[in-house]
Amino acid sequence: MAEDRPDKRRQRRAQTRRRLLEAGLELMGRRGIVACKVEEITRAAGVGKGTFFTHFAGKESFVAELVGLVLDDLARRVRPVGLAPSDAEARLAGVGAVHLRFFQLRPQAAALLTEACRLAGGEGGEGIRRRLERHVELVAEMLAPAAASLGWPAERVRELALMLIATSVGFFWFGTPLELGRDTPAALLDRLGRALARGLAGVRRE
Amino acid sequence: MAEDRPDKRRQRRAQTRRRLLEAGLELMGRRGIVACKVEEITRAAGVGKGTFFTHFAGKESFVAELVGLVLDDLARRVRPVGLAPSDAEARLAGVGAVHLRFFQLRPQAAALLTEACRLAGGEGGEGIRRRLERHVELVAEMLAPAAASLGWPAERVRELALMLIATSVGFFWFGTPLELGRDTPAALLDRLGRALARGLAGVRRE
Amino acid sequence: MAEDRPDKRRQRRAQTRRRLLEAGLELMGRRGIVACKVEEITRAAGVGKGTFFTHFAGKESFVAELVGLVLDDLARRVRPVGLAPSDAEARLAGVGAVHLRFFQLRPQAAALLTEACRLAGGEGGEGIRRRLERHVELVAEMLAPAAASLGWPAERVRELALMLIATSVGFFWFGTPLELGRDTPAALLDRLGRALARGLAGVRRE
Amino acid sequence: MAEDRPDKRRQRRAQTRRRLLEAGLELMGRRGIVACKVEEITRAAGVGKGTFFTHFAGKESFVAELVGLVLDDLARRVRPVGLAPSDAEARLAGVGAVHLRFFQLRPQAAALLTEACRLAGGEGGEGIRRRLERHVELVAEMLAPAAASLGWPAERVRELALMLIATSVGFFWFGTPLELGRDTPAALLDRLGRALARGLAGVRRE
DNA sequence: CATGAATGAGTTTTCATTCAT
DNA sequence: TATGAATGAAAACTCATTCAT
Repeated sequence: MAEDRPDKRRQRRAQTRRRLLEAGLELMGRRGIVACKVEEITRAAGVGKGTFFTHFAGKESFVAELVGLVLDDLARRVRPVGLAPSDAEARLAGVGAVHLRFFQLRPQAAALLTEACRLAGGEGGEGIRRRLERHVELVAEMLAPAAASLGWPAERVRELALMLIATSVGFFWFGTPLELGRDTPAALLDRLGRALARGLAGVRRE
Repeated sequence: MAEDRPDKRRQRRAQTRRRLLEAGLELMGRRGIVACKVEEITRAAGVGKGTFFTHFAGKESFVAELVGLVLDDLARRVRPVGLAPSDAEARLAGVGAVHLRFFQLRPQAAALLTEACRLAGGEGGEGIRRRLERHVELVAEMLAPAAASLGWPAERVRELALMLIATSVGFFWFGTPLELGRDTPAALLDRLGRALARGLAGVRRE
Repeated sequence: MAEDRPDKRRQRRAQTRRRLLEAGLELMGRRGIVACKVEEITRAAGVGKGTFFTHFAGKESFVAELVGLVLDDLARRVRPVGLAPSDAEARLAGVGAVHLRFFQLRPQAAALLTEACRLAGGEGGEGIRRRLERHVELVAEMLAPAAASLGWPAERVRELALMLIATSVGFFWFGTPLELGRDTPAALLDRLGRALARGLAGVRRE
Repeated sequence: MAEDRPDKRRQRRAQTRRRLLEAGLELMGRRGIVACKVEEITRAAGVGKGTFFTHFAGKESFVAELVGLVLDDLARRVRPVGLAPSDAEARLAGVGAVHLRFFQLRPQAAALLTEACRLAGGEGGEGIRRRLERHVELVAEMLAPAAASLGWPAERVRELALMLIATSVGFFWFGTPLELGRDTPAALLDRLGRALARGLAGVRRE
């Protein structure tokens, strides 16, 4: 009823949207995309069920947006590693470490990406698929120099990138029910990241 | 009460069961555990809907059984690698390669394990969780010697194993919608496996 | 496999039939006609599921038979009361007491009749309905003299009979979940029966 | 969050609920609780199938509510009888007559109570059981004085009450398929009630 | 005749989405 | 714009009944 200025309204609306996305990431990551009902999300966000659909076209596009947010966040942390001048292995180790730490702190994000990947395959999942592809591309570009210098086919760098990403996401996805990963000390996680990097960096014809 | 041909009957029944499991693995792996309706499975297996429920307590225990079959199959291929006398790195590379090739040939298996992992977390999923744990244990035991010799904490070997498994499953899970992995030449896949192994084998305090 | 003489076979078959009916009365009375599955009955009777259908046309006709058995049993106990020379009230009291005692000892019978009454209304329930009608008729005939001498319309005696029956069945049907009736001392039950009889016997224009 | 017309909405909703309950009583009473599908009820109420489940937790709790309504209605008619100053027998006759007339006019109510009694026994049926118990208690309290003055054990008055209730419900339950009771003239029904009352009131050690 | 494997019609319940207020 | 009541498609699961052995 409050007749605020349009600015305030828009601000409120943006905040609601953010709250929905936050609640969604938390709940969908924890309980699963399918198991998590829209109503749970709106309840957690403190708004009516209908509001959800004024902000998003549907559950699927909500997930797509969530995936976008997660990968944007991740990309923001990964990119600096690529900018710092360093040798191929170090850069790779950095990318690996960033990924591992990112998902250790955000197991819901790992869960969301994993489950969203199913949607990416079906129809209507182009958005998610493209977003995933973009992230693979980003990582691939960072690995390209190293790959080139090691005789790894240039057109296959994306496989290298995929492996790195899959490893870090999968580690926490499979780790969660087994109660592994969550409490792995950061130091060990880094060693793991470096080891992985060293291995991938050393991928070469023998 | 003695049957005329109890064998024939039992044999037929066993065959039906096998057909259901095969169809289930194929369909659930391709279209997703949730998306795949029981009726689709029975139709694919050429039996009536009700038959499914005379063989399995429900969809969930069906998945649990499927997970068991997949991991049994995988374990059967992995174990020999551990028996052959070889240095830590070679053994690790072998385990990695076996996993990668296994899931490259069976992307539905990768998909099934990935999605089943969600069930493993919820209630009623103890069976699946235990089966997953057992496989991690198996791989962990094969990695133990290498880990020990490299100063990796013995009680953390399961994390090493988890990473190896997560990598190979995740690679094909995330690869599928991105159309990556499926056509990766076996040679490259082996290099990838070896690289990974070399990295993990070289995990060390620096 | 045993090639017994036809007599023995027939005897065995009759025994199986009896066992099925006994198990059916017990289980259906306790857990409800609908809730009680055919397989439970056959399991309790120690035979295969298919055997049930070689003895009865289906679940419904099985119930009909059960109703028949119960009412035959009841009628056998009621009839003597009508034969003994006695005044209207005493006879009525006797009939009431027999009914009450019968169902106190056989709450499953009360349950069965109550639920079967639903079937009696639907199509295919003519058998049950006719059997119920016959019992009402039997009791009505025993009440007729009393009614006549009291100015109760002769064509309405069946209502008197119905009330007596409904009371005794209903008492234990409703009593069971409320834990009433089962432990009511026989003496009190008799007083109740007599009271009821005296009341009904005294039905008169005032 | 404040609605424009929360009243109108709430009113509409309440009306829908009422329509569902009415349709439910009618249909379940006529065709049976189990035989009556939820969809029939919603169709009769002119709403969508899903609406049913926004109003009631499930079929069982719907029945529980229906039982509550019926017994509330009945109690409302019975209570005045207890308040009017009158001797034990007259009061008893009144209670009996009210019950009989109530169920004569509402055979579906008799049917519903009868069938609901099965649910009262199973788990999840505590609500129904408690409601039934309460009604027995109500009637028992009205019979207590009469019982006391007649030497009927005070702790057994509930059995007296149960008998009265069982009689009136059972009369119409069993009467329906036999086409008895529905057309019994009110005068006769009253005589029956009085007779019953006189009988029960006269229950005494002889 | 006895058996139990197979069957599929039938029912409850869930939940994303729509839309009147 | 926000809301929550209404919706109905969809899916798991049950169980009486059939029938090959």
